[in-house]
Parts: sequence; C-alpha cells; structure tokens
Amino acid sequence: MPPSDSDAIFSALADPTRRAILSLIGEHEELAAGEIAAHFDSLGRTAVSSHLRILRLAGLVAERRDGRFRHYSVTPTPADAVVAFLTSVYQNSLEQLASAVQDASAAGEAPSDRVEERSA
Amino acid sequence: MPPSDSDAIFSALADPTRRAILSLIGEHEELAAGEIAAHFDSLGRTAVSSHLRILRLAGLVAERRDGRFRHYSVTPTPADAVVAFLTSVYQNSLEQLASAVQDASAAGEAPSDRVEERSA
DNA sequence: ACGATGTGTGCGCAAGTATTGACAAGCCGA
DNA sequence: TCGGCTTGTCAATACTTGCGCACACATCGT
Repeated sequence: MPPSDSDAIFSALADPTRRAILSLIGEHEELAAGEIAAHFDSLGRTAVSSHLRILRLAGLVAERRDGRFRHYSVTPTPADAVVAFLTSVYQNSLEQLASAVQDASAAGEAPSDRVEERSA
Repeated sequence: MPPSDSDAIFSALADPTRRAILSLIGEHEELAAGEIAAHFDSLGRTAVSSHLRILRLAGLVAERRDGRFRHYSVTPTPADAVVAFLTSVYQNSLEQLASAVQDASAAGEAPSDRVEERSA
C-alpha cells in the first residue's frame, strides 16, 4: 500500500496547480509529463516535474516508465484519507455527501474544466 | 452561500492543526475559542484565533457571538467544492468513492484513519 | 476599575514555489 | 557507431507565503 498519508494528501491538494494537474490527468487515461507541461504555458517542465513528484509521493498518481517518457495516471483508490476526514467531521451531513456523489455519478461525465468555479 | 471557494477550503484543510480543530468542533455542537485553545497545549490563543479566522473565511466554520465568547460550529454544507473536485478527478472510479462514503456512513464513526488530534 | 475572552498587528523563522543551468537516459537519422 | 535531439529530473538560487509568538487593543461581565 502506498503511503496515503493524510497530511501528504491534503498538502498536495492545497496547491491549485496540482489540483489542475490532477484533473487534467483524470480526463485522460495516461498523460506524459511533457503533455501535462504543455497545458500550462506559464509553467516550465521543472515546476511540473516537481508537482508530479509531490503528487506521486502522496500516492495520488502513479508513474509508468516507457522509454524516455513517464506516463502518469490517477491512483484508483486515493481519497480514503479524505473521506475518512470528512466522515469524522461531517458525520451528520454525510447523507448529503453521498447523494451529491451519486448525483454527480448519475450526471455522467462532469466537464472537469469547471473544477475551480464552484462559487467564484 | 458563504464564500466556499475551493482554493480557500483546500488551503485551510492543508494544515494538520486546522483539521484537528475542525474535527474537535465537529465532535461537539459548539465550542468557544478558549475551549478549543485549551485542547492544544503547545499553541497560544493567538494561533488558534488565526486558524479559526482562516476556517471561517473558508466557510468551514460559523461564528456565533455570545457576550464576550465566540462559539464556533461546523458549517453544515461545506464539502461542495471538495466533492466537485473529487468527482471531476475520479469520475471513472466514482462507485468506489460512493461506496466508501456509504461504508463510512454506516460505520458511524471514522474508523480507518485516525484524525490527528495531538498538538505536538 | 479589574480581570477575562478574542482578535489585530508586526516580527522572525521556516517551508514551499518557480526559474536557471546542468545532467542522465533514451530514440533516431546519417 | 556517433552525434544530435527529446524527455525528464536534479541542484542551487531568489522569491513568496505561511506559521507561531509577543504585544497591544477592543469587548464584555462582575
């Protein structure tokens, strides 16, 4: 089992760029580091690489080496710590969380572009 | 209704102390700032107040003034942005997330990962 | 007035981020 | 095979941000 430490996960998710990277990878099966960096004009390869390292150490993404490429994908069972924390805090309103998840699931594929615009 | 900005929420959750404060408040209906500070021996009132301010600005806690006390409570509908992000990233494995939430809900308490509560 | 409760401010320190330059590893054409 | 090119990371450096503390201030109750 990967680390999946709550602290590492929440710290990794704290950065908007990393959340954007995670969403971007989630839209595809796999993505090479260069392809990810291509989506961020204002970011160099070095910065993206550093972010990917943090996401990998947090257990949020997996790395597959293929020649000189490194393909990254989202780890399938990642949010355990997040769910555990939310559970401990919002036990009373957990039904809302479950229904929200189901609604989102029923809605099909949410366009991941609008991750950040959840209330401006 | 309040801010509920994803960036503010994730930034607020990034700090272990703030997560501990949030869990602590979640265990009770309401808690005064002093009572919260009392649970963290290695933290001054100023630090706790600062954390509470961040949590409040993120829309994670609500403040009720009663005389010279300020009682804090967990905001009931907070995790919208968190859920939105998780759904956008883990759409493929949404069933796992939903089942994890339901399992945690059925368990009644947070079993898997102990939310850090010491003050180190 | 006095003490108690909380917060705002300024400072010092630590941690994180992006950049530049350089390096290791791998693919491909001549 | 060799040299050039691509991919990605490492190292060192400035810059920014965030945390905790000490002090002071505002507010409220007795």
